[in-house]
Amino acid sequence: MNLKNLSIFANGSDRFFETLDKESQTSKHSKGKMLFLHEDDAQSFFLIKSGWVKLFRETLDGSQSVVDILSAGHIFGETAIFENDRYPYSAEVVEPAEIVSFPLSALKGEIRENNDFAFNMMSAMARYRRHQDRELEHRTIQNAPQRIGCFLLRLADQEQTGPVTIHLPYDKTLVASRLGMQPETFSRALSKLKAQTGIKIKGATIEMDSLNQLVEYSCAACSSEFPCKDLKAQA
Amino acid sequence: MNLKNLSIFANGSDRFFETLDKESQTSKHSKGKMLFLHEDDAQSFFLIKSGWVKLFRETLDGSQSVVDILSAGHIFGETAIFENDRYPYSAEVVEPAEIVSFPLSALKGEIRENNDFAFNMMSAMARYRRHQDRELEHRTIQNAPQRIGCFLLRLADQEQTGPVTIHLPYDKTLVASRLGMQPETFSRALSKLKAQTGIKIKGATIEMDSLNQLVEYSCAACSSEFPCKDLKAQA
DNA sequence: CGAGGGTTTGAAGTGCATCAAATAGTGTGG
DNA sequence: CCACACTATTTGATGCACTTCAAACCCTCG
Repeated sequence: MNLKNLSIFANGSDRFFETLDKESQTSKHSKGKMLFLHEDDAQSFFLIKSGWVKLFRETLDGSQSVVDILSAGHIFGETAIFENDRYPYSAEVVEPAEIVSFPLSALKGEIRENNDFAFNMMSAMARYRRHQDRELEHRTIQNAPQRIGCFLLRLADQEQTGPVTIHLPYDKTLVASRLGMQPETFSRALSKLKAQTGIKIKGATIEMDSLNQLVEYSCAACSSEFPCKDLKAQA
Repeated sequence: MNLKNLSIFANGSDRFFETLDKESQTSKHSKGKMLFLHEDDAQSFFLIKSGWVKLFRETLDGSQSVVDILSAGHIFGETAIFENDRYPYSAEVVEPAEIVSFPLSALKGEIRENNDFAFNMMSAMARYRRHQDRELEHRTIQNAPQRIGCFLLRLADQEQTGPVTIHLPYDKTLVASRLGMQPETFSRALSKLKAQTGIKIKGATIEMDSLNQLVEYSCAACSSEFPCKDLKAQA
C-alpha cells in the first residue's frame, strides 16, 4: 500500500512523493467516525490503508445519497482542489479503518508542474466519470435484484469460470444504500435473485456454480459487455 | 460561438486553435441524425454551434439511458481520448443542429504539451463529475414532480426575482427521458407540479410569479443550496 | 384536409417504500 | 461460558409512485 503504486499517482515526481511522505499523517478510526463534512474547508486528501469509507451527501430533511463506498488503495477528497477547496461530500468510516492524510497543496502543485502526472490523473477522472455514468444507467434500467447481481459481479474475480464464492465487504444495510434501495428491499431482492439464478446465500457469503448465472440475469439490462472489471470502484 | 471563448478551452495555445481551425469541418444535420455510435472508433470530437444533441446508451433489449442532452456551446465526444479512442456513448441530433468536428489528436497533443490547458480541462471534468453526482442524487431522492421542478430551475435565469417564463427547449418526451421517466409520467407529474406550486403551463411554455414556488418544492429534496447555476449541463 | 407524431388521459399492474414486528446475530459484562 | 442488550436482518401488511398498455386528443405540416 504505497502511494507510488497507485495507478492514479503513476508518473508522480520523486519530489512529490517526498513531500507527501513528510507531511502525511496516519490515524486509525472506528466505525462511525466522520472524517469531514460536505462543504467543509478542505486542506487534505486521504488514502485508505485498510477498512471502508462511505462518501455521501444529505438533504435538510435527512435523506441521504451515497456517492461511493471505498476500500483500501483508494483516495478521496482530492477533487476539492477543483471545488474552491471545499469537500463535495461527507466522509464517514463504516468499517474500522486506517487512513492517511496528505496536503492538497502538494497535489495541486504536482498537477501544475508535472504534465505526465496531470494527464494520468485526467485518465483517472475519466475512468471515474464512466463509472458514475454506468451507475446512473443502472439506476435507470436495472431493477433491484439485477442491481444486486451486478454489484456481486463487480466484487468477484470476473475471469473465474468455475464455482465462485463472494463475501459482502460490509453491512447489507450499507450495500442497500450503495445501490439506492431500502434494507427491506435489499433483503427481498436478494431472495428473488436467489430464486431466479440459483445462487446460495449464507449470511454475508454468496456462492454459485458459475458467474454465468448472474451475468445472464443482470447484464441483460446493461449497455456494457461482460466482463466489466474496469468499472470497479475507483476514487 | 468561438472555440477560444469556451471556458473548457481557456488557456489553449494559438497553435492549438490554428490546428483546430484548419482541420475543422462544419455540417448541418436534421432531427434524428446519428453522429456516432457507442463504441465506435473515435477520430473527432464535436462542438455544437446550434441545435440540440442527445448522448445515450442502449442495451440489447432496446432500453435506453440518456447520458445528457446538450445545446450550443457544448462539446462532446472528447472523453474518447481516455477510452482507447472509442466513444463512450451514442450521439443523435434531436433538434436541427449545426455541428463542428475537430480531430481528437489535436486535443490530446495540447493536453500533453500545455499545462495550463490540462489543468483547466481537469477543472471542467471535475465540474462535470459534480454535475453527474447531483444527477444521481436527484434520481435517488427526488420524485418525478420534484425532478421536473429542478430541471425547470436549471433552465431559468436563477437571479431573476420577479415573474418568470420558461420555454422547454425540446420535446416533452425527450425531457422525460432526460429525467429518467416515461412520457406519461412526465405529463402527469407536470400536472401535479402545477397543482402544488401554482405555475402556469401552455404547451411548452411555463410561467410563474416567482421562482420561489419551485425552489421550495424541489430544492427541499437536494443537498445543494439554491441557486445552483454551476450545475447547468456542461460537457 | 388528412397523416403522423407528440401529448394527454384512463385503467390496471408492478415494484419499491413504509411501518410494524419478529428473528437472528454480535459483543458485553458478569 | 451464559444471559442481556443492542443492532442487523428478515418478514408481513399496506400504500404510493411509476410503468405499461390502450385509446383519445391535439397540433403541425405537407
